[in-house]
Amino acid sequence: MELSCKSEYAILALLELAAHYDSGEPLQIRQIAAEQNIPDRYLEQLLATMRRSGLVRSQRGARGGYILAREPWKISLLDIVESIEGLDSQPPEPKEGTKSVEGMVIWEVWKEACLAAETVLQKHTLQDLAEKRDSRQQLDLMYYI
Amino acid sequence: MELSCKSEYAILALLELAAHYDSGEPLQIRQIAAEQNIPDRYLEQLLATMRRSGLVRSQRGARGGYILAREPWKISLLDIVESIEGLDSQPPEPKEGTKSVEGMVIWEVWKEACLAAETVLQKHTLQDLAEKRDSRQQLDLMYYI
DNA sequence: GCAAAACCCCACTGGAGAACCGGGGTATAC
DNA sequence: GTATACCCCGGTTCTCCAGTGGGGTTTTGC
Repeated sequence: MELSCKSEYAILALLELAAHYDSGEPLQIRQIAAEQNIPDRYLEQLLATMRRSGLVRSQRGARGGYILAREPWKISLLDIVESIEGLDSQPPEPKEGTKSVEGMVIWEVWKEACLAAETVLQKHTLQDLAEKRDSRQQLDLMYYI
Repeated sequence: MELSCKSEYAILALLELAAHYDSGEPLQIRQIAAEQNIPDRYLEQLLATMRRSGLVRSQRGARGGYILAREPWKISLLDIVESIEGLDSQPPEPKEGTKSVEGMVIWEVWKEACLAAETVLQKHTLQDLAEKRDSRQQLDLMYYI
C-alpha cells in the first residue's frame, strides 16, 4: 500500500523512454538519470530488472541504451510495478500451512482489495500518463501567463 | 500492497473479541494469543496501539482484559489496518519538494489505486468477516460428512 | 585492431522497519 | 495485600530498500 521509491523511479524512466520512442533510437541510462534526477547506478539495476521482465530491450556497446519493448499505450503502470516489486504480490499464505479458517477469510478480502488497486493501475498506460503530464504542463503555463 | 503479519494478527485478535462481545466480559491477551497462535508479548503491543486509536478499551487489574470499543458491525478492516499501519498511508510527496510534474501525476494515480483498495477494506466489517468464517466452516463440515 | 562507450553482473553498506523477547511498573478485584 | 492483569520502555535479529563500487563484456566508430 505504499509507493516505493523504486517503482517511482522505474515509471519516471519509462516515461522518458516513451517520450523518445518515436525516434527509434535507444536512450542511455545516463541521460535518463540526469533528466529525472535518479542515481544512475541504481537506475541501472531497475532497468536490468525490467529488461528481464520484457518491458524494455537493451542495446549493448557504444551508441547503445534502452528502448521500450512495445508501444507506450501497451505498457500499464501495473506492468511496471509488478516487474519492479517482483513476486512480492499475492503471498499465498502468511505462515507455513496455518490454514485457519479466519486466516483464509482475511486473505481473501485482502486479495480483493489488492485486485481493486491493481485494476486501477492497469487502466493507466505510459501513454495516458504522458498525456496527463502534458495537459498539466499546459495548465501550469496558462497560470503563469 | 502487502498484508503485514502485524495487521493480520490485529484482525484475528479483534475477530476473537467480536465473538465474545455479547458476553460483555473482557478477554485477556493470553487467551486471544493462545486461541489464534499469536506471540502474546507481540499482541500486547498491537492491542495497545488499537486502544490508543479507540478501537478497543482495556480493563486493568485482575479479571481485566480487552473489549471492543464499539459493535462488531461498526469496525471495518480499514479501521484496523489504518490503526496498526499508522501514518504510513498517503506520503504527501516522496522526496523533499521534488515537484516534478511527472512525480505529481504518478502520485495521483497511486492515490487513486490506494483509495480503491481502501474502499474494499472499508466495506468489510468484523461482523461480515465473522459471518463469512461461519458459513465457510459450515461448508467444510458438509464436505467432511 | 583498438579504444571508448555503453550495458552487465556481483557484492557491499547504512538505515528503517518488522517481529519478537524481557524487565520492571501500575492499577484493580477478591 | 496479593495475585492478576494491563502498561511502558528498551533491546535483538532479520529482511528489505536505497545507493555505491568494482570489475567484466559487447559494440560502435575510427
